[in-house]
Amino acid sequence: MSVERGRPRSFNEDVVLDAALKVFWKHGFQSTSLSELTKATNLNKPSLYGAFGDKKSLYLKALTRYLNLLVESHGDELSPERDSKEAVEAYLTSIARMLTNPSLPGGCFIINGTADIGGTIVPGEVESALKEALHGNEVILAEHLRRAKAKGELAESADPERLAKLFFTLIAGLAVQAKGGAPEAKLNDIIQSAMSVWPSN
Amino acid sequence: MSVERGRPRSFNEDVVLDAALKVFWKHGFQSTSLSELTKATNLNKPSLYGAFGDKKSLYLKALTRYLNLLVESHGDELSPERDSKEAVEAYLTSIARMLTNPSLPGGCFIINGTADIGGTIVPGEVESALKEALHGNEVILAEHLRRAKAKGELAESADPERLAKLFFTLIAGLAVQAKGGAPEAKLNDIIQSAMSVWPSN
DNA sequence: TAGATTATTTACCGGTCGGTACAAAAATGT
DNA sequence: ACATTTTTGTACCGACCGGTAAATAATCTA
Repeated sequence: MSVERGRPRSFNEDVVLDAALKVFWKHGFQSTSLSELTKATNLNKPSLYGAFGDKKSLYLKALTRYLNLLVESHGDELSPERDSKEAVEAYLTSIARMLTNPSLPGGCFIINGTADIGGTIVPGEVESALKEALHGNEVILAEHLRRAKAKGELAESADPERLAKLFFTLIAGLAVQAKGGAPEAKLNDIIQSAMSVWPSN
Repeated sequence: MSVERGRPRSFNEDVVLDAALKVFWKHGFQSTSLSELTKATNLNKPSLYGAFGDKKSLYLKALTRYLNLLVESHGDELSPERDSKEAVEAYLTSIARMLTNPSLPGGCFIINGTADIGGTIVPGEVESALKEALHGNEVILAEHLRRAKAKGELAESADPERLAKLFFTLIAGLAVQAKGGAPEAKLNDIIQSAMSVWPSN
């Protein structure tokens, strides 16, 4: 249990990670250059490498930070206490607000990143991490919908997994719309019409 | 009206454009290198530049070729003769097949490209061309739905423009799912559940 | 104070980027 | 045959890429 030795870091790791996250969020893995990262973080390359490893490692750390951010921002909306349908609508609305928040890079980090994969350029670890993150969101929605069915707030005939896939596809589409310049109001309008898929008893 | 002079081209422009389209489709504008393009087209750089201009011009020409391909592939599905709801379902199914066609680069050229925009890296012309292409698809859907309403195959209370936005958002989401590895069957499953948003009379 | 340890800075590495100058090659016209 | 026009291949440009070696600076222990 000794105190840390050597020269102390001149930066807060989370602050740097947030800055790196925003750059990757905006440009994706491949199109983000180290010089952009050093400019955004006010660190030079050896410091970045020393603290976070290479570009791929930094991206993966930024991704997990983004996942935490998602839970912080929208996690409460799917709380089991409230009405299930209202919860989903609030969840989607909360996501729409983030997707179009002008102080954020625009769209969804994961969904932006998913569009980049497939070539030989993006490392396999990045690709699989993104796919896992996509799947994770579907799982969260499916859990919520299973609870909804158990509470009787979803029709007996409804298939929670099926419906979760649909809602998640909608989220992905909203993210694309946001990236394409759609304002928050348009996304909310789409969400309103989409809620008609909810099979009530 | 004279015959063309000078050394004739050793390649067919459309064949080359198709090859370039596939590379851009797979990697996006920024992540596609000229060396990949020369390899895929079997042309060297001066030939590419002479025939199509710089990378940005080539990308824009590939984009218009992709738009033509879309019309060829799915245009007939929204024909006014058939039942409107079935037409939309067939349209979505046809798109789902393309999105997952293993002999194509995966996903949708336009939607993949949309995820890349926003930074200073992608030229403004590319960004606006992509946004316009996105909007064009919404317009086509809206026209179909207006016809559907006129034919009495869509509820009087329905708003064609609103519904078009929703269906297009769904398409964008399907494209992301495809890029994330979802098989055609999963996309068709999602389409099936999504058709419940159709407001019949 | 001296040595150990870690972080920062500068400068650099080979490689690739988008783009082009130049000349050889292949077709045309007269 | 010969000049003209256009395409092709080679070889190259400056700039930037991701990543690192080496020296310096800041803090610890002893």
